[in-house]
Amino acid sequence: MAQPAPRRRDAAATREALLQAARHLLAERGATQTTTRDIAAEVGVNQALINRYFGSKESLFVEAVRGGGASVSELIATSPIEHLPEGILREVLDASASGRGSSALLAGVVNNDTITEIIREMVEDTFTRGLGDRLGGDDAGLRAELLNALVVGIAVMREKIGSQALRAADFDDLAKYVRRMAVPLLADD
Amino acid sequence: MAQPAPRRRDAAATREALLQAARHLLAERGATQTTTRDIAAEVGVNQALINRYFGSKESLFVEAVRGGGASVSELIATSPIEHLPEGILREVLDASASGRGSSALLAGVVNNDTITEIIREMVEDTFTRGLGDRLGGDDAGLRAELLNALVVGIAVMREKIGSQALRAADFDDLAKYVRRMAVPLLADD
DNA sequence: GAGCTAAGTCAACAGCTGATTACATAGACC
DNA sequence: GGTCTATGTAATCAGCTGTTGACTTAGCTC
Repeated sequence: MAQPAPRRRDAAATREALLQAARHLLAERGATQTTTRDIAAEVGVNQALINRYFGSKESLFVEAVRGGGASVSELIATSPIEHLPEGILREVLDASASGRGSSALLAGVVNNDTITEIIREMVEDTFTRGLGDRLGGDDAGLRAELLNALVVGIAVMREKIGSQALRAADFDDLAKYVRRMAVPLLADD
Repeated sequence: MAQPAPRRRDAAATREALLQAARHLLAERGATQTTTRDIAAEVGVNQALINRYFGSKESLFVEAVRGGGASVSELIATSPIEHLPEGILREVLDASASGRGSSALLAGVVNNDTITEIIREMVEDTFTRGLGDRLGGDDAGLRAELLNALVVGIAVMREKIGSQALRAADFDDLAKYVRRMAVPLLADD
């Protein structure tokens, strides 16, 4: 991967590189199928550094997951509500394609109690409360979580299972249907 | 299937019990976090029987996954289209709650190439073609896969992540919103 | 350039996992 | 009752995994 700092020894840069590799492999394979040796190899360092810098493999994953999801959260706070379905879809699919960790993508991958709990908290902050408060009306939290579930389902079926039509569709087509499905959620009646 | 006499030695019954335990643990923990010893312990037999009856752990999982999904497929073929969103949702959530393997639930759990490929084929048969043909119109396959994605996303967020509002909602509330979201998919304009 | 500290490597560990082999026995058949 | 085979167990193997501690070395300070 790209090594921005040309310095041979740079603890901060190495730490960050390990986090990025962890996010990438976590999204691609999941926690249990990613070994510390895999992560270290992607960065080009020795696996022992993971324990030196993070204490354990799980702590590395926890920190890697905590770093994700911020962009969706910001989008929900700032974007006009009618643009949210398309915006969230784009953000999640982009995060998935570029290998960045996203709570939505990880949802389909993780089977670790600690990481699952972190994702649950992030979803609650971002959707149940964050989007729910903006939506208002009956079942605001439920409606917000349903929008999240739709986008998560699309990401999982595209990236993990490889559903044909979902993969073949270009983004605008996909966004068109997502907008239509989301309309009943955005209305607060 | 009929469970005959409580014989102490019954290869067919033992084989079936191993398949059931495999489906249960596969849905609960995923493939990599389920060991042959776990599966055998749930049945109460020695782990060596897995290799005797199925050749390998992976072959057991493949056979276990192939057995699931039939009920959704039948539903799609026989139920009136307007009842499908609620029906599929119920079927997937029931399968998830009872620990039966369902392609939708497994989608959130599996990180094994062979199993993923089987699920992809099942989704294609059941939704892309099965439901797509019934829907007709533009993007029929895509619209069918989007309904699947919605239900999969709901199942994953409920069972794997534990999203609060999705778990707290009773089925009728959930079904109400799913129906509303699915309306734009069922129409063929 | 000598010395020190942080950054990184190396080798080995203990535990777990899937698989294999040799062995034990229930239960049908004669 | 004796025998034979399918059914099941126990012990073990080889490979992988996360973690650890001892060692090496780059690069700054004086």
